[in-house]
Amino acid sequence: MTVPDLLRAELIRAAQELGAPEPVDPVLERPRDASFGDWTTNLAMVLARPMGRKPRELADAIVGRLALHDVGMRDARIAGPGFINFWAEPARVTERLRAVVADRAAYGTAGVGQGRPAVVEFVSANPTGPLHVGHGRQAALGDAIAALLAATGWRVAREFYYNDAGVQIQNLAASVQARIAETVSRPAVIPEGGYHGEYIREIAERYVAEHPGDRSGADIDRIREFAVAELRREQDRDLQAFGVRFDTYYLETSLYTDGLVDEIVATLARADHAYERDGALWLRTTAFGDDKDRVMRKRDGTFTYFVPDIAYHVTKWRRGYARAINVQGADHHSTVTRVRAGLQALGMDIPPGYPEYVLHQMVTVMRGGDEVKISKRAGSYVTVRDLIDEVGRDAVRYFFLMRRGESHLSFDIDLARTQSDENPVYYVQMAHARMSGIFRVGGIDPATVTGDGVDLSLLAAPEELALTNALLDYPALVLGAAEALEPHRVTTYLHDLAELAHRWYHRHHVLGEAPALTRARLVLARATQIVLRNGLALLGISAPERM
RNA sequence: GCGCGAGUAGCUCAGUUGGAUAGAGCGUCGGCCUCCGGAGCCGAAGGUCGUGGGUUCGAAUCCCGCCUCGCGCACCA
Repeated sequence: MTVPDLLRAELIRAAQELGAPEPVDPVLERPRDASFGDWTTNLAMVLARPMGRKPRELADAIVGRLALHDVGMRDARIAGPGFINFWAEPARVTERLRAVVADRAAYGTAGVGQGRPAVVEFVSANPTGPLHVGHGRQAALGDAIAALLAATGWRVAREFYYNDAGVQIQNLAASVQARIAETVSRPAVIPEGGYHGEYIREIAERYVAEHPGDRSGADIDRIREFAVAELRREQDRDLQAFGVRFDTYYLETSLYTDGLVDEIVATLARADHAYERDGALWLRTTAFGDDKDRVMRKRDGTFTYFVPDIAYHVTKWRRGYARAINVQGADHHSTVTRVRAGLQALGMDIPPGYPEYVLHQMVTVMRGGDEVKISKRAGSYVTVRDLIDEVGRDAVRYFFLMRRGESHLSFDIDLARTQSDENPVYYVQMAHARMSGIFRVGGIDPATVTGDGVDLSLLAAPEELALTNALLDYPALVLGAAEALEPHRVTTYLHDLAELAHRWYHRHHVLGEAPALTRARLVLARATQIVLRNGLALLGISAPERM
């Protein structure tokens, strides 16, 4: 049991002895201000009303019944309206560092997922152009969320869904066809809703080169297949450059060829929530919270997009995923109700909250104080590739993960590309490089550092206790970030941790001190290195040994 | 008009699920290099948490109204 766990149990015991109503669940928090100690609880204020007592007086009674020393505390004081503040016994705190250096990469992982399967779907770009910055944010978010779930005991698959069946694909083919026509000196007429980027011209040129039999671009099916294949390859290259790997690629077209779309429509039609009107087949999504009913099958006999969407999510359920998490741009938020409504209407006992959604707001790219809106290849938008080429993969990932998904994100290229202390990603990486530097200079293999026989009570300086406390908070941080599906918490934490590490490094030396003290500090340096590396790994950012 | 999201320092944003004197980065101003790497450290200035009510011991956080911005409101995806 960790120190706060012991204290929590002791608080429960004391409160129950005083006749507190069940259940007692004391919240232990880190106080904002260090002068309020190491831990604080509002237990007395929470219990005051149900127990009919005054908060401070109740706090006094609780403290009087605590065996402080047994749970690693050296003092408890009542403050303000009824807070109970605790000061930990430093040696009991630093003692916990042994577990950090022993667990290494496993430190901060948990088993709450119990090995159950979960699927995280993200990016899922139409193969109609290079990935844009919004996809980049999504790639960083989705990959980190997947890592967080994996770290907390879920068996995670990363999935990319290809909308390779819709109207957009027809527009793509027609756009390429128009550019092919241009190569045989006919004017290009890009269709309405078509694509104007420079990359369309490139694809047209390659098509002509590789299909001498169709120089005029008459074979629209062949053009479509070629263009989709080309763009999928390009997207894959970009994702690879970003360090994102998918376990599965699911093709929308397969839902049709497998007959699943027909099956789903048939089931929905039987399920009492479907009806015919104006020659179309409708689903009564209003029965599940939608603001109006939706068409499933159009008058022309084709399906609307949300039917294959429902079918797709049925496959996730049938493939055994206990959780399905979809990372999408907030401009798709209207699909949430529809997909869930469709799954409920099927009557397959799929939970109402399935799938879960993480929606993120837009990204604006800033340079020199102005918004950047275009790129050479894509024309009307900035690509992920542009960003990666300009500021590097680590900086792009870090910047995309600095903010909550719900916040608009302003990507400052100038800041991201500075190689100085102004750049937060280097600040965190540098802390790791410094810890690594200690071992390098000392000629010590960090993997051999253990707490065995080391007197950790020698770590008594304020900077050492503050750093140790932060390191010990890491597992709870990971749990919270995973539960909330919020990777930015990890980014914020790592920045704070790096600050504590830099401060400690600056004020205290590890090598060249008295041998016992050096050994203790090596354990702290090793633990810091481990947590920085584990945290950066969750974000998909490298932890360099030197910079 | 309806739905979703966001309004916190000059700018970009955090804020531990309701806690104490609201934080960080950038920008501005001022200090620190005989040192395991200065890609670092120390300090200063900077706030009506959009706004008006409400809930309670206690609100940036929860509820209601209003204002501003973004996104979505297709038999497109």
